[in-house]
Amino acid sequence: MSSPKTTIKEIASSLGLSIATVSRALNDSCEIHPETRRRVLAKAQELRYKPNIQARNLLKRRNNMIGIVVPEFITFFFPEIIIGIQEVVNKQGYQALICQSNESSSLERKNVEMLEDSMVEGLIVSVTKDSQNIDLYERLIQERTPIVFVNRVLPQLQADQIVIDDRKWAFKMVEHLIKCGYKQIAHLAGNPDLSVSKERLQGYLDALATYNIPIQEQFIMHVGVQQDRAKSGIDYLMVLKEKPDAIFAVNDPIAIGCILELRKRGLNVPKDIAVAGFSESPIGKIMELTSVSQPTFEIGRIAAERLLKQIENYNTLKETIVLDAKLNIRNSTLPQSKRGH
Amino acid sequence: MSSPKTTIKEIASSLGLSIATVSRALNDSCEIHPETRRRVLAKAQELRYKPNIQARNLLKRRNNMIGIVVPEFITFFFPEIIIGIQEVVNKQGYQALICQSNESSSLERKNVEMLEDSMVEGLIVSVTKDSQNIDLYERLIQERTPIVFVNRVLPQLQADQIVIDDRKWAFKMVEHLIKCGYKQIAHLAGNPDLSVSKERLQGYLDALATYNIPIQEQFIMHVGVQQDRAKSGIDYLMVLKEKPDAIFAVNDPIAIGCILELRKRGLNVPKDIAVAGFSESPIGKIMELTSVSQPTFEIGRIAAERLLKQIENYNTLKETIVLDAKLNIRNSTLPQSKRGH
DNA sequence: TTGTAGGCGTTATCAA
DNA sequence: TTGATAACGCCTACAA
Repeated sequence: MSSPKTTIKEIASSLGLSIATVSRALNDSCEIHPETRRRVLAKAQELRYKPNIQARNLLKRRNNMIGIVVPEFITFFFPEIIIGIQEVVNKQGYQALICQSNESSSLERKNVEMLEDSMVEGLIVSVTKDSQNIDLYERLIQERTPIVFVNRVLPQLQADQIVIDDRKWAFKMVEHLIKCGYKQIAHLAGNPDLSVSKERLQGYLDALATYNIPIQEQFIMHVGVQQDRAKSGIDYLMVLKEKPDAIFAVNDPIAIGCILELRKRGLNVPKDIAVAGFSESPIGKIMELTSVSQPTFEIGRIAAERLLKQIENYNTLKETIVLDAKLNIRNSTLPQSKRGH
Repeated sequence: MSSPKTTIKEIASSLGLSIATVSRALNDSCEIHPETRRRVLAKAQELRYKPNIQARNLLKRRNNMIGIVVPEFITFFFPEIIIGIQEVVNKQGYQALICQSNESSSLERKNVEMLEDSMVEGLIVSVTKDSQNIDLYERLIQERTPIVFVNRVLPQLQADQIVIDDRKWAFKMVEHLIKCGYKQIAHLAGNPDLSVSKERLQGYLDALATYNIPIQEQFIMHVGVQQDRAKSGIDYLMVLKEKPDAIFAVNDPIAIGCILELRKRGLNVPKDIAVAGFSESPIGKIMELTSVSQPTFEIGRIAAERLLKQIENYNTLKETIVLDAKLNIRNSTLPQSKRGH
């Protein structure tokens, strides 16, 4: 790091050898005398030699770095994905540069460009809530940059995408609410351009249709994905003449925001109204929130594996990999019959 | 990334110039004809030229990378510190390699060594719960590696350390409990080798002494810092003949673990027993947990600034910077008189 | 104002 | 088995 580094050149001169020989000894090539290898290794240790990977990288035209761009890493979700990624790539000698776009598409763009400048060998991306940078990713793909999208994806792109079946699990969630006896089910949806928002909304609509429940437009509102956006949803729903008896929120933060906001108004979940989330969070768990848990670590691991595969050989078929999830039923969606009304 | 990169050499030949001239144009040196600069820049754009920073780094013997090692980044605390760090270093053209040791000192060591191999220019570290790698950090400091410790520090080292006054704020917390009328205050301490554990325990002892409350050894137990470690503390405290009426936990996760564990036993916080945490977490806030909030982003920013200063000139005086914090009183430590007994 | 040439620390291809 | 040498892409004296 800071202290002047010793190079193979110094080892060579202090041993009266050529740098080529030293290099060979260090890379334990077979074409070297065992005795000289021993001397070189000893000297290297003595001089605390550390190879300069920058030089090596320059020569090999790589740097063993990948970039990760996520909307945020304050809550558990993306951190867990990142850990899954690191597990895989570190083992292969890769380091990850991790950026968060703070849900801003312009910062997302800056991050990607920074990572390009750093010459990372590939990218794993989860896009921001407004999905504004399609042109950027189209360029990267056209330039044959290895790239994998996770969770928040851009289905229109020809790229590896790692997701769960949001539509199916949203369906199951709403189906669960219906079977619990709820009839007026509202949906607080996420940002309309976000893949997961669209899918989950679709799942909600599917379920209502399947169970012959008329769709009520006024029960659907796009609020966003961040907890502080829940208030506007509650504000809206709670002044409808006909109020919902259950809310399916696009994710746990919104669901939690709802519960807190309802609490402020003296309303109890699930006594007065049921609430369901998505992408189970630790807070939600503590609050007894029914939710869908995603295999976060696995998402990360598989994304990393796909990316390494692309780096090795870009000409592999790009695919959307759909992982399994799980519906976890808790108190926030107690069946009507058990709510003690 | 993947597609063959264009180099200054190609720009030079396609323009009939020497690479030196091209280089000068690109780095807008003053000693160049405005017209040739224009031509070069145009050509560079046309050929989508991107400088190879590896080559540049090799030449300048730096790589504009720093390393960050934290015990975990699943909860909000370290992520916020990391964001603070990135804010500062990104602005200066640095990238951060972020590693988490998962509270394992051997992984911490591996991480640091990986970062050394990556030739980062400096490190920002928060050590794992058992603080086992002092020898490692002594070596780094002896080799004059720029390094800054945050939050979980090693006071015995001659290095920049960014902290809050854990002892003082623990004192204030316990003082608050005393003033609320609590008399049997237990402390669930963190791992005994951890700087923050020691300081907070000391603050607890200080407060009892100041208010002439006899210290009861059986009210102090080292449980650790992770939520699942709280159970053992409650198990222990709840079988004492004389039970505590308040618990000061080393941090929010332990406090939250306590509340959940107490809840399981049908005990209510604060009705039956008060609980206080430390390093305010979002979950704690929702659970109305009294806690001390730390200026996480600021910790990160200041750590980054100190590190950059060290990188610029290692011979600056190393110091311990103590930032301010805040005691946030909530329902979990309601005054005895208001608990409605 | 521009070109030539040397070097950053390695690896790899030749000869020796 | 070893040594000289040419890259890798860029910057920067120095010379022209």
